[in-house]
Amino acid sequence: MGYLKLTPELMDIIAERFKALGEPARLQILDALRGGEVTVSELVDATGLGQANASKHLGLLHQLGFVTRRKEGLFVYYSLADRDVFRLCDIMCGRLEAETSARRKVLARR
Amino acid sequence: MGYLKLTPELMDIIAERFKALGEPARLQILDALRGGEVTVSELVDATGLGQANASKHLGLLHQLGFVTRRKEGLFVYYSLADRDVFRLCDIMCGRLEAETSARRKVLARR
DNA sequence: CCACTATATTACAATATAGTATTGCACAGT
DNA sequence: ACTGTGCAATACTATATTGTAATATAGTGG
Repeated sequence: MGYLKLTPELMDIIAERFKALGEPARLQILDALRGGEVTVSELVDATGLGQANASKHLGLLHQLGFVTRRKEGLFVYYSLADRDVFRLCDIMCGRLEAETSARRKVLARR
Repeated sequence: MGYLKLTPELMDIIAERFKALGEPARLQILDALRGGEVTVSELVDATGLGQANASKHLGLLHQLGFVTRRKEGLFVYYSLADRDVFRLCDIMCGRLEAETSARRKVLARR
């Protein structure tokens, strides 16, 4: 089946998104948002990140459309824009498994 | 449907993979490998990257299991380990489209 | 208006990464 | 063996990114 053609500009944009996911702290944040809306403070507690740091990561994730914000009084509630992130992670995990089992086979064949 | 649970170590590993894709030069390389096996020189020509640079990126992609190598005489032929990369890119593109059309709607509603 | 809280922003130090120039190495042809 | 070629490895510079400390902003309650 035909995958999309990747123009240079599109590749830049896509790379930018992948790079955003290429950081454990941000994956942690996204994972913490699994259950639904969470405030920044809750996120800080859940992830162990510093407040400023978490805020910065959240800013990036928001800018790239991975999360949505909703301000209510003093609090800002973040939530996942969609579940794509987890689909992406699952594909990566599938790769890992394939990789690992292939390696196991090589080792077993001695 | 249940997505995989992400342990901290798994997140590190996944982040490492995403980070590898988070670089236009590497996406370019992977894209150039779409058609099948390609030598490093051909890749250098196709992408415009310097030889050393391309080689370094290829080394990383190989280490992370995105590409396979095959040496034949003087040449090293690289090829895609699988088509997952393009599935991942397609999901990202889907996100972009959704994002863009949402933005268009916001603009149209003035 | 003042104190307090939640979040964002800025400035900065430490680290990581990309690109490049150079060198090393393996192989092929002569 | 000698030479040239294709690729990898190393060393280095320039730039980007992370995390954090300090400060700013915005809202809330007294």
